[in-house]
Amino acid sequence: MVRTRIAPSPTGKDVHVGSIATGLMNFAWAKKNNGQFVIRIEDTDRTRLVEGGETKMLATLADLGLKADESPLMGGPFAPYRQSERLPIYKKYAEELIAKGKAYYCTCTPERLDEMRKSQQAAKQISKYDRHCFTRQDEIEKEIEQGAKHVVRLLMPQEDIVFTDILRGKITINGSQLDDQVLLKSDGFPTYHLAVVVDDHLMEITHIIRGEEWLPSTPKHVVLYRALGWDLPQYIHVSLLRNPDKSKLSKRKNPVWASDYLGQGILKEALLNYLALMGWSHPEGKDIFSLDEYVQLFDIKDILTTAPVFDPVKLEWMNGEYIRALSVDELFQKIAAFYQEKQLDSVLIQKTVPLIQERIKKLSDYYPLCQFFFEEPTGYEIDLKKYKSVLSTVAESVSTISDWKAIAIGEAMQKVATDQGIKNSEFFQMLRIAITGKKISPPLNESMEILGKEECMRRIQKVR
RNA sequence: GCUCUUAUCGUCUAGAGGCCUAGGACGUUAGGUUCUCAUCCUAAAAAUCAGGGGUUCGAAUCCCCUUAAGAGCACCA
Repeated sequence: MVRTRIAPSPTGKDVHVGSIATGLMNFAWAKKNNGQFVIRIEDTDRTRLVEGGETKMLATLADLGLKADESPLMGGPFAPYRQSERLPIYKKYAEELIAKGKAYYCTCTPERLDEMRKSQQAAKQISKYDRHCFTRQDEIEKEIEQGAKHVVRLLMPQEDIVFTDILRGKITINGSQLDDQVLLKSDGFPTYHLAVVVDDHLMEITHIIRGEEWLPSTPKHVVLYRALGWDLPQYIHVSLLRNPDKSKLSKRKNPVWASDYLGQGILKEALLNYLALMGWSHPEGKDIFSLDEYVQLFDIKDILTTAPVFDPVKLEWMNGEYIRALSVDELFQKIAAFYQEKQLDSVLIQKTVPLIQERIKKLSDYYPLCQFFFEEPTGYEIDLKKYKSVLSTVAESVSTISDWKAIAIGEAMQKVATDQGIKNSEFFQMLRIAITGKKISPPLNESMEILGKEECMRRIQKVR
């Protein structure tokens, strides 16, 4: 039985693209093995909690198609799936650890810890807790009875801690390098380290596929598993997405939230497809493939350990591929939904879609390209003064077109250009600007057809 | 600083000792198609496989060292 999970924290406005990338692998591994994919919310940090973050995250994940078998919304056999609702569980295990002598109480103030760290740094020592409270547990129990604020710390064994990461092999870290990690905070909430171990065990998670950032603290988790007498899960630490400067992908340097991309009209299929290519490649070298295909082909052993740069340019190219693969009607639906708030004339959108399908890379490219269909141009990219007389000839010709179709329009306009002895490129650029205001536009004849004869006449005659 | 991890074109990657004078994709450049742009098609430039040592008849692939990059060292996750 394979059970995987992602455990995002609601500390941002949406899901981080890095979480989606690891989520994709967890999802694929579970599905490929007919196992379960669990979503658990790690909301133990009360100070960084972002309101509405969890709701948005869960909605995005569902929308992307990373459907959980168990989650805070749908429940499951190991509910609750929100850590803030599991406090008594963590407390119980913290007490068990203390009873076993694997953890201890600490009443040190933040100020004392701060000072301690400063002096350690000044002395160029490893910064970690000095076990001040460990040596005075009797006193501390009295302090606690009198209501002193306290935390529970892990008593880190001063020995080599060895574990295996499927991707990276045997990893050894000596306990002397590790801090006596706080397990239970003074507000009664667990830290990540306690919560993650307890939950992953209780929820019977078999494979932990998570970011490389956790590699150095995994020994702490290993110590906890052993102290509690539990079997270790399989560890798979995958590389972090990077900014172009190779630092860890961050919102200071890049858009990182799913909504940053979806909100500009990147299709969810394209986002997923692009992210799947971060640290993994299709066995046939294909760039474009579906989530289903990915699930079938994915294997943990094929994950790359080098950290990839997230390249928005390739994402946009891929999105263009997805847009072009859509049927006209599908694209119409997506564009209409994307511009819902603008309340654009949907019949007009529908007519223009075939003209722009291969010209846009993301949905938000639509309006800038097609604005002239919905409102007349407010300015011209090139001064049309010198073409006034040509344009009146154009107007005459237009008025005689009875079959208002792109082909007929094109033929008539070509004739004007020829009769007037103006080069095609110059003539059509002028006409294009008269109609659309811009040098770059969808195909002119078809655009004129959609705009209608009267509207075209108005725009041509309006130029002065 | 200490610990851990990583290292193939600008970017994503193929590559499991001979098939590699290193392949594909994005991007870039040039050309074709075209009334613009885009699509599409063709071509090109682009990696002395981080550097140096080994092992081997043979190394991008195995080992070691160096260098560089990244991550982690919280009552944050």
